[in-house]
Amino acid sequence: METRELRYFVAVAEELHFGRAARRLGMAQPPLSRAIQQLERRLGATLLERDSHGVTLTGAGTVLLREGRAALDAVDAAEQRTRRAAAGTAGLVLVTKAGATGELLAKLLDAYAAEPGSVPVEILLCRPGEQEGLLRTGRADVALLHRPFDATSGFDTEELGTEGQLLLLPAGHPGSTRPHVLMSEIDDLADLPMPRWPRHDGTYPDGPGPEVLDATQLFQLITLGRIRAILPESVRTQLTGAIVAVPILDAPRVTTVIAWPPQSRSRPLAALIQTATRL
Amino acid sequence: METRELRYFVAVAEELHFGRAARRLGMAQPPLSRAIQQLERRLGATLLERDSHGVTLTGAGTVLLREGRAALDAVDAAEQRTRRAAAGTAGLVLVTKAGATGELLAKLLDAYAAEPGSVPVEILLCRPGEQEGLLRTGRADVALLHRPFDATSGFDTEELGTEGQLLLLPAGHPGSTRPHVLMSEIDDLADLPMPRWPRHDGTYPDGPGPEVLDATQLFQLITLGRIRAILPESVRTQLTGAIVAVPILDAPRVTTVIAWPPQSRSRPLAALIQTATRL
DNA sequence: TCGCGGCGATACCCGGCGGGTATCGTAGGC
DNA sequence: GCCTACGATACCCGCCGGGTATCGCCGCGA
Repeated sequence: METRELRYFVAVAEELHFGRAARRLGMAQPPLSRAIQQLERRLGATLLERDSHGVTLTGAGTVLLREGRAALDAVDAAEQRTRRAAAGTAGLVLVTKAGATGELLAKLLDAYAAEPGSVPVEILLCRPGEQEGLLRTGRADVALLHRPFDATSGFDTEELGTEGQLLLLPAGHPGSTRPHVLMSEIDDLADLPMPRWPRHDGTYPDGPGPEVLDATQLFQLITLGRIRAILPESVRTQLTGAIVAVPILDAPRVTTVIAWPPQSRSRPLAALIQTATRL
Repeated sequence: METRELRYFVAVAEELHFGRAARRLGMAQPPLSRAIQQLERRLGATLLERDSHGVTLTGAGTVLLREGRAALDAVDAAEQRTRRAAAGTAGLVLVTKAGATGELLAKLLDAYAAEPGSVPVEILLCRPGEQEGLLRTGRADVALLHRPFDATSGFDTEELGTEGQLLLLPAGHPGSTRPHVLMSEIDDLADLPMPRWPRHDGTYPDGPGPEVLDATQLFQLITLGRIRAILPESVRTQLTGAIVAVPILDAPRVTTVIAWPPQSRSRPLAALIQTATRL
């Protein structure tokens, strides 16, 4: 199977429409149809059920969509990592969510920089959920992730620490005077909605509450009294007077992990990981 | 990058010889040279240093060899899993080392078969070290691996149990009357060599001791009084009277884990894993 | 009921590229 | 100094991936 065929199939499987997929791929529809047919013939499998207006995935098609995406990511990663290796950029690229792990990250970078033989570390800040893709496609060498929010599946990881979570309320909210709360009390205490975060594919789940993309938007909406939120304790350093944080005694603990692609233990990466685990 | 280019590069990088690589790929040498040049131009990277008699990998080339193999495995896996999904083979393929985990495997299969909605499980027995590749290339859905012997990097795993290790000696060997031994005593006790297992690439490390491919060969060589060996306790069930097993009190414990490719939690697979963890 | 619009499939054509053979340039080695 | 082994270059050809035009089918609305 060629990556070209895989790209074509993934496009069609995502659009469920040959015309749109062809436009997305910058080509005409007929060769795309033919390429998919050829792929199906070679695999000996029907991947798509063509109804006269529209297309649906078969079971085999669903498998190939998932596996094909992973394979394309791996090919992409090979290319990116080779490019970076050739550019002689000796540095590491560390990706983390903007706004999270501020203090831990600072400590890690300081400690690593003090190590003999350490290399420059470029920091890549991204939106929640984007880290995984950056790591899988070779744009980054290592990531700080937060279980259970971020998926660590497929990476090698080391735990760096855990923390509790806080209920964030607008200042002046009735619940904001409480010294602490329990998960079961939250719904009664604050009738504000929770924000909705995007899924991995960029769409949002249904429900009440505004859509948010990052921590800045979230803080602003809390400040405006439109939502409540539950976040790890380490956000405390970023809070202003307009937001009150109430510890949640029984919230699931959040584990910060350092994650890297399997089989990619370069010397600088290994040193960074070792430094991190010693913190 | 196309998989064709990757396959070409991997062949050349492994052979370090354009002619041999071309023969292996079933093509002539000139188009191969050209393809590699083109790949280098597109990546903007020198992958190979061409000395007049032979070829060596550059840093970027080393990266692309490692990453490219992983990417090719992923593409291969996508193809295999799609084929199997299309064939309507509802069953799971479980791979494990021939001779290992006999009892645990039997218990697992029995327990899973008793679950409602379980599917047939095909057992694939292979030589040590081969499981990883079968799992990565989609020939198998799930594997039983033994840490620290097998690499689990890149898979999701659950631990199933640990066991100690035994020193295996030919019956009648002076050390075979001992009730137990310590690691530090073994060299003095038995001057027989250890066998040499193949590395992942199929070559053998240097040193004394005969080369072995599987447990059968190993047992035969012990019986013949040519080697000693250290193996997990569960081999006991396979031993004949010609081999004596002495517990090693301080041997590193061997952990049996069930491993599966990340992001591939089909319903039957999830059920099998859950059954395994409950054992 | 018929015409129209939207969809994927088919028919047919063309250019580029992947593959072949023949040959060259160069560097060891006897 | 010539031979040999290796990768690079030159040149050619056929196929295949891409294009345009068109068909067949179905659902829908007048």
